[in-house]
Amino acid sequence: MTIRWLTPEEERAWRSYIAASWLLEDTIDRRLQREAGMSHLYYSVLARLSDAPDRRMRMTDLAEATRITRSRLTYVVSRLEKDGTVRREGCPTDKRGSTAVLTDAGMALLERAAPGHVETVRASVFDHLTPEQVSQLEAICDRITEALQANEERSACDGLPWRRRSSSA
Amino acid sequence: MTIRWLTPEEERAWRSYIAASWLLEDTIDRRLQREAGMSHLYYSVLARLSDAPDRRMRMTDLAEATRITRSRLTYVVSRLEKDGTVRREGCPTDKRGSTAVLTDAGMALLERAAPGHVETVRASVFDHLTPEQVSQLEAICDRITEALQANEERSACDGLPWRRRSSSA
DNA sequence: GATACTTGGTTCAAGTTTTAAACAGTAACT
DNA sequence: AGTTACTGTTTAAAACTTGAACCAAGTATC
Repeated sequence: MTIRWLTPEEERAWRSYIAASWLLEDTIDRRLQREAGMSHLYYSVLARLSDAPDRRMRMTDLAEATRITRSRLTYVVSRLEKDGTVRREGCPTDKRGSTAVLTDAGMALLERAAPGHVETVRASVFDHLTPEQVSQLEAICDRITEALQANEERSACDGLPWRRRSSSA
Repeated sequence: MTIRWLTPEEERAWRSYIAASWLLEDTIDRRLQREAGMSHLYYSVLARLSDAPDRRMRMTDLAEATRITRSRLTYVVSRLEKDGTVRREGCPTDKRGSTAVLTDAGMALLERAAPGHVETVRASVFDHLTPEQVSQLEAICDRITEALQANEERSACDGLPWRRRSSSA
């Protein structure tokens, strides 16, 4: 089959999207670096933990949730541990396992950094969108995520290390 | 002033957006890595060059266009030069200057990788959106970019190395 | 036309991140 | 018991990023 190139409208939308998403990610990173001393990825690991029951998660689950390799997560968590925002604990039910726990200091940092972070998101995004656009954005992004996840199923274990069924604490 | 948190709708949209954009960037990166041997950033530098008149750009302009520091661009272009996709040339009118030129090999690589790249973008995004959604996406992203650029003006030279007026070939 | 100031771009060294391939220990299955 | 699969870490190498220092060339000032 011959290549289906983007239509002019799609092309414009795509360029818009790339420009915005890179610029936005950059802005967020810079602000978090300044105010929390870490990149968006690291911050999101803390944030994910703060959402988890008891603020703790098994490493593999955390890796899957944040969509990074276990190896990479080991590195990230080590750094966070050095910062004192995360602590590791063994897993009672599975002696191989280890559990990342958000410390009080980690929670405090999150709380200290959250206002600035939200402010960035507001000032960059939501302050300039109508309520309709907000729900449009959600719908569009959900379609994209769906598509990508379906795609992942299909090409499962095709180079993605973290394909696995879930387990729990 | 007290913090204006995100409304539940905004919160949902934001999570959707982050999930989609990270997943998408990841997917694109992986595919380009496989088929072009480079990340999205590097690819986009080549792509930007291919759009430029005569397929050449001054380093500073290229840095500004791709929104990275000159230092970082020097590194990127060195790597691309090693790959043979870019060549450096001195600038006749300004002897300090250097110009990055997309080589034929670079153009060939771009042409070889483009179909797969477009296919990723299609399969991840546009095949699942209505024409209305495509234009909504564009509108939304344009608002975001506007906001971020306005914001940049305000905090100009506040840690951003690449603030500068344009120059040309 | 010498002095300073700015700009374009690179270099350098240090630090951070990412990757992939082992690995050790434990669990699970037969 | 013996394999097989899983968890998470280690390791070594590579890739990337940063910021400061730097040089050379342009620009302005007097």
